[in-house]
Amino acid sequence: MPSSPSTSRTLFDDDRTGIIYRTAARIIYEKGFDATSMSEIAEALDLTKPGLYYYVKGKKELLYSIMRCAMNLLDSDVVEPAALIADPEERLRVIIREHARLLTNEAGALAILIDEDGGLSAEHREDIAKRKRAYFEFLRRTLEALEAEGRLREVDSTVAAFSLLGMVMWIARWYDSKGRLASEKVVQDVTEIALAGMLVPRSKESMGLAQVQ
Amino acid sequence: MPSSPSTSRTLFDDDRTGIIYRTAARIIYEKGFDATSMSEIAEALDLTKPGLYYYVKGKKELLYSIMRCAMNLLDSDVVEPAALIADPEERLRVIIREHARLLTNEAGALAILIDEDGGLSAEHREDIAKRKRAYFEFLRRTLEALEAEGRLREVDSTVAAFSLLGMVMWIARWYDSKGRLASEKVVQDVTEIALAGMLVPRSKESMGLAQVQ
DNA sequence: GAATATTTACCGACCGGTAGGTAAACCGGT
DNA sequence: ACCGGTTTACCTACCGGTCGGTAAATATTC
Repeated sequence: MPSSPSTSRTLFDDDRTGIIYRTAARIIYEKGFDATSMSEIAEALDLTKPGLYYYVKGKKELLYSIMRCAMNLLDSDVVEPAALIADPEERLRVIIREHARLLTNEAGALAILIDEDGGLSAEHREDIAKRKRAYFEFLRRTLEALEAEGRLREVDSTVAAFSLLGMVMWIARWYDSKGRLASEKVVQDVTEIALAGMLVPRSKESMGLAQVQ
Repeated sequence: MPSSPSTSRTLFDDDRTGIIYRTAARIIYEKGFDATSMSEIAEALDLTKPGLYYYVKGKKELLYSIMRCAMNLLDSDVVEPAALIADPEERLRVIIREHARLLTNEAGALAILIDEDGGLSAEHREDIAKRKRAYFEFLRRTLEALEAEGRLREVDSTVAAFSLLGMVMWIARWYDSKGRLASEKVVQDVTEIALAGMLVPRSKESMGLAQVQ
């Protein structure tokens, strides 16, 4: 069995399994999990079906591995940097910005996380769900910290967290890297909309550089 | 052949086909289109597969019919009322509010519209895509009207429209009618967040009752 | 109003096709 | 000679969809 079939150091390794995960993620993202056959994935890798099965244990395992990699990516690129920031407003901004940035770049793998969890076995699904929940709670706690300082609007923190998540996750569905909009413009705008939707408007005293129109 | 296999007057009729569409929509929404077999749908209706095929022409046709009904619902409950409103801010509020309200009620059928369009034939998919696009453009034009009056933040109207859509559509994924949050509270909060995210803050002159913390 | 004809609403059995998955043979490098 | 990597050939299971048939309701004729 080659290298590490499931540990995946940081995100996608550069070895064969890494390439397999990435390719599979792209195809599954484009066509949907059920609609994608193992033969198709194998063909895209210049392999036959059993050739692919040499590297992966099964279709569900493959999906699970991809999802774990995606969650790792989310943790390392979004949660870890954000967790270092004390100020809740600034932390929120980093979460939104980095998550959005991630989605405009490595859309395929990340987007699978959104849907396609029906393809997992019960235990695997619970595992992924737990990690998703952890991310959600991280976001929600940030909003509650904001609330404690009177800087969050008068909305339920759960509703607010889901609204943010929806706005950001949705990017994967519509953003086209070859389209009119530059990825950084999208990230900027979404971040601004999200922050403005959450924060209670600062009445007069403008500290630091305000978002000028 | 029974009544109207595809015309569907306003939304879901109360006849047999209506019940079939609703049931099928719920199951397909829960399990995904590909993962749902016609036998399962039939079983849920206390029918055998051929019994179900007496009412529907095929699996794809069934999905298409459900989607058309869902789009009709969106048009009649969201677009039509909103189209009557001249003021762009008020119109935007109605769009968000009514769309959110629809999702907290008849989630199953509406949510299918989001994903699952891969199950359609090329022509059917194009037809649904066209109607979706029309809705999106309706939303975007509203934002541009807002922009023309200097009431929209300095963001791209396309990005803004997608962000709104994501936030609202996402409700179908997380809202549980049997959960802690009352549907109207969710609708209210999402509407507030969405509006606040779009509108440039009114500097001084506060008209009407402002949202006080 | 009884007998007949026709439609409605459905079922059991089955077919063609395809997908996930496997066993065993094969091959190239060291 | 061996072992990582790959292929050919195949099995089983299931799914969409059809065919022939049928019990009950409905319409039609006399």
